[in-house]
Amino acid sequence: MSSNTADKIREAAHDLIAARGYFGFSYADVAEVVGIRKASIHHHFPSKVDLVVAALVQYRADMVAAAKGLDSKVVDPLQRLKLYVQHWEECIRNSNRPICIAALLSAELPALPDPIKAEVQLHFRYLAGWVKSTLRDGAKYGSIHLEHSAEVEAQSFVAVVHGAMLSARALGTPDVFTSISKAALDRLRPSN
Amino acid sequence: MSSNTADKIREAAHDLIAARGYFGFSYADVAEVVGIRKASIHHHFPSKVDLVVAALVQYRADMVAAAKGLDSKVVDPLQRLKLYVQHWEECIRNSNRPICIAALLSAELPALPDPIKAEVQLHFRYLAGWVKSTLRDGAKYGSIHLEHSAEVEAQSFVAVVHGAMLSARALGTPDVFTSISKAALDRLRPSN
DNA sequence: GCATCTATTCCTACTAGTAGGTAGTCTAAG
DNA sequence: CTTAGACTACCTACTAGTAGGAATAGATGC
Repeated sequence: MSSNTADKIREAAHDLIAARGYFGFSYADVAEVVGIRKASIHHHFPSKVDLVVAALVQYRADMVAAAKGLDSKVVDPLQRLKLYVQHWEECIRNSNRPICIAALLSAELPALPDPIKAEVQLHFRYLAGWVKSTLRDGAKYGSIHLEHSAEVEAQSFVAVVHGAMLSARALGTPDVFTSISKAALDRLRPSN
Repeated sequence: MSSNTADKIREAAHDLIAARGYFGFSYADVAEVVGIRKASIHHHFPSKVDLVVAALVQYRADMVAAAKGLDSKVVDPLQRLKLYVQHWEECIRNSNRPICIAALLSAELPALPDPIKAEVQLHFRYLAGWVKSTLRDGAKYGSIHLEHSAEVEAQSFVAVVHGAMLSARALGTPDVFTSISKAALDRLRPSN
């Protein structure tokens, strides 16, 4: 029923946020990508805040779905984290949304409108929560060894993945993401 | 001899970049903070790119000086890294430039003018290089145990610190930076 | 079958405000 | 009497957002 123009606009916005951040793109940029006029975007998303919030809501929904998918289809929790990392590695190598938009927006956070701030926070909370429970599952399952509390290990894992995205972007080398994230996964193995 | 207005402008720019990123601040913002008119800034820094590059050059000079200071005054390499992390912890707790501007700008990198890109890259290279040689020194000194290569461990350390800055900003809790960085340092100890 | 009503979607044309940057002037100090 | 540093006044380009009209398509009444 719903036209997919709104979807196209939201996806274009996601791409542009991933490339340039909140202040780095305009309605004109979105209009050019989608192939419609600037004013038409306002019909679907009255304000820029609405558009970015919509992109973040969709982004989180996708993440939740992917996490649930991993939880139900992959037995080994360590393998789930490996697949999570692998997903980002592919995005970075293909230059396809090669960074988490919530992580990117968190950098600009103090300047962002409150509704966007709230969505970014929700993403961080959900992601850290999923990693934490996955780490706990892995400890029980026997494939993961936790040096510190699950909470601290989860926050560290999220941080190192986000930091690795920044380094890969800064240095222009996807390899640096690969080696950092491999090391982060390796460190969770009980054989150490 | 040189007026300190230029310094004030550069410092105001640094603060604003740390708060909002490259596209998130304007000459008008800088003018208001410094207490001069917009046009006067152009006298000292002809373009916004010049201003931001100057801020990054100064930022890196300060980092190099601080690193050399640590190298000469602190015997234990692990302690040097601890002090590096502590510096950022204080910045975050006092909300005083609570994020590395190079890390922040790396998020917006694809949209940044080339001269700024280059400065951001230089920062990442120098920082990773310093951490790497500090890790090697620590391994020789005996206070640091390296699980992987010094290169990978250094990149991981840089990434986790940057990621922790993002998490602290996103969640609004300095504590999360503290616990992540403590865990990162702890992991380097040979007692494990 | 055909006209009409309604809602959706996109358009052109516009607004007020802000962006970075420029031209030219005034002032004070060496 | 030149120069540095600040100013007023302005420019063009772009920002998010608005007003109102044209085209489309689906449902309804006769």
